[in-house]
Amino acid sequence: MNFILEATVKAVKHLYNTDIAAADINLQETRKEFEGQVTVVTFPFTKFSKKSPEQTGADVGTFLLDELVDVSGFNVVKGFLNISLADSYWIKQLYTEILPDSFAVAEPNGQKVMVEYSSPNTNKPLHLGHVRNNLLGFSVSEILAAAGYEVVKTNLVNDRGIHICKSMLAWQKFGEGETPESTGMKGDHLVGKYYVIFDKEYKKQIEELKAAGQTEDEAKKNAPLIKEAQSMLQQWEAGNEAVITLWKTMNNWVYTGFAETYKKLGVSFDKFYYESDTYLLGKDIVDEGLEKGVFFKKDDGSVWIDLTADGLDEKLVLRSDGTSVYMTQDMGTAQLKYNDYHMDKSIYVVGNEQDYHFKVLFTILNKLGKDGAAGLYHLSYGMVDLPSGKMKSREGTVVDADDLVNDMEQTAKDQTEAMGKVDGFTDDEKLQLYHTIGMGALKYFLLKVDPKKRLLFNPEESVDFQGHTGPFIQYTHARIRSVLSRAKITNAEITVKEIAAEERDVIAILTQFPAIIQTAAEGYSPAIIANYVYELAKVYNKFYHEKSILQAEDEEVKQFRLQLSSASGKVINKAMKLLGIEVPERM
RNA sequence: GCACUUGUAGCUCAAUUGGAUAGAGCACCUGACUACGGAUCAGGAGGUUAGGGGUUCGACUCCCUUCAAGUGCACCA
Repeated sequence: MNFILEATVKAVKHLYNTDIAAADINLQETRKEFEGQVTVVTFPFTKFSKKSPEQTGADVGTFLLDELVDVSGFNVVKGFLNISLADSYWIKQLYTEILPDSFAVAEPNGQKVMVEYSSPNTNKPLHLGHVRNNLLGFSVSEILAAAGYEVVKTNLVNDRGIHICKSMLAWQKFGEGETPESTGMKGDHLVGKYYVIFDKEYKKQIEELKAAGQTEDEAKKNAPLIKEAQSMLQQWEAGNEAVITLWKTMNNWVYTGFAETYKKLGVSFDKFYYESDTYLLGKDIVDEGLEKGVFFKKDDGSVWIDLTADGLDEKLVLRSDGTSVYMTQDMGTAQLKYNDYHMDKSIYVVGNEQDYHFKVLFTILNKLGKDGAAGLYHLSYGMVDLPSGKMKSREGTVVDADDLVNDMEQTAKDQTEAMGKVDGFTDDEKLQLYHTIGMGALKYFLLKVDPKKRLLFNPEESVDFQGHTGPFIQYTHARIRSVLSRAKITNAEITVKEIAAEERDVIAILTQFPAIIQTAAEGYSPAIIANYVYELAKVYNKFYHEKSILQAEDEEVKQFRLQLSSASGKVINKAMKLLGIEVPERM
């Protein structure tokens, strides 16, 4: 629609002798209830036109009508100039823009972006919260790649610390040599089981100590189990061979389990970082900060940064005993990542409970003048709540990721069978189909919502398969494929003279796709893609319902509609891919 | 207590970043060519955009204020 903007700039210059920038013009889709397809908001022009909004709109509209062959008419409602574009324009769009393979393939923009997501702890299996994280991270990566970025997907695995020692210790004490092989349990679930056991036994000890007269705080500190776990962590840091071996064994169980879950979720990574490698980093940055005077040292030797001028607090960056804290590590890891990839942007997909941490981290890196600091972004997302309240791994009130995937597949199976739509599928194809539909429903459900908002998930109510859902869009695609399979389609350009409103609407929404990708990339928002592809499916369905394709008036019209359908199917497929969702040929 | 985020139809979400009469889906009601695939389409009903004030041609959007919910304020990660 740039040509409208350019012509409007020209119109304003010609009519009112005023220079305006094309970017300042408010161009929007015309609302359904009015005639036209694009609308220029002309209120802002009244400042220099010195005329009423209506008159100003009419002036500009007349100019555009004279100037542009593709403009077939206009009307003015208040300060809104609604422009109708000729059928020939839309037909041309279909053949020159949408149908070519180059459609919505962005030129590489020469920028590199890193997306860090997932970042699990290795002491328990993934749950619904991680699912949101993984789907968001993967989808944002796909969107950025489609917008022209070179994308590096990374996973920073939190593989060390007291929480893993808890699982290790409980396994040592109560595990009786259980392994994933001996129990048939997924490795991450087995390790998670011992994390829960630790917590149960630990609580028992706390109660005993309290009964013996200790306060809650004392009991928590003095319980033998927690002391053992702490000493195990110290042994790990000291490099104790037995501890390290156990740690490696159990971590490997977890990794095998995670790999399976990642595969089911359809997410992947280009690079793994491990905290066991990075937890000591960052101390040289502390030195650097002290030299530059960004940090200061207190009498006890601890190092701090004063961010009160930035509306934040004083923050510790190094303990008095010289060991690192979370912030130290993250500064170091940020440096490591930058050294490895020299990316222009770095996105952290992390829950909103860490908003403050990342605000501080980014402020520090900027103050230190670090390369790439300007490109840091925290993609913060809300928690997933259950009707019963928060999910807590230790108390077992979580929606497990693997269970969830299985449930979704089961629901997809039930629904599909109830509709009797499995004729002609082999058993393998059925399983594949249930997976595609179930995951389509789940992914769409989680991604259509603005990441910032917290999400309520009710496991009692199955995720919908009708209406504003993934399967609705998948169904639209399957139906398009079905029609296309019943006719021979030519590649030739068809010379239809005029098109129906339903056809024009489909073309109009298709032309928006490249711009939608850019907007979604700028806002790191899969929800924008999700809502777009839903609109597209709806507009297509309306066309499909109103106009017969295979029984069209004549062969030309039939071919035109087939090509329009083919283009719609491709864009649906592509858009859904950006969400990490597959679309089936049949369902 | 302080800081950040959120609050839109009974429920789940939109609203082109300040534009038109605030739109969809679910649920509820009514209809659709003897199905190019009905997981569809058309229609009805449902709103003081949490409350109040302000800014302007124009506010769900920006500012102030009150309320509600969530999260964060460790020499934990």
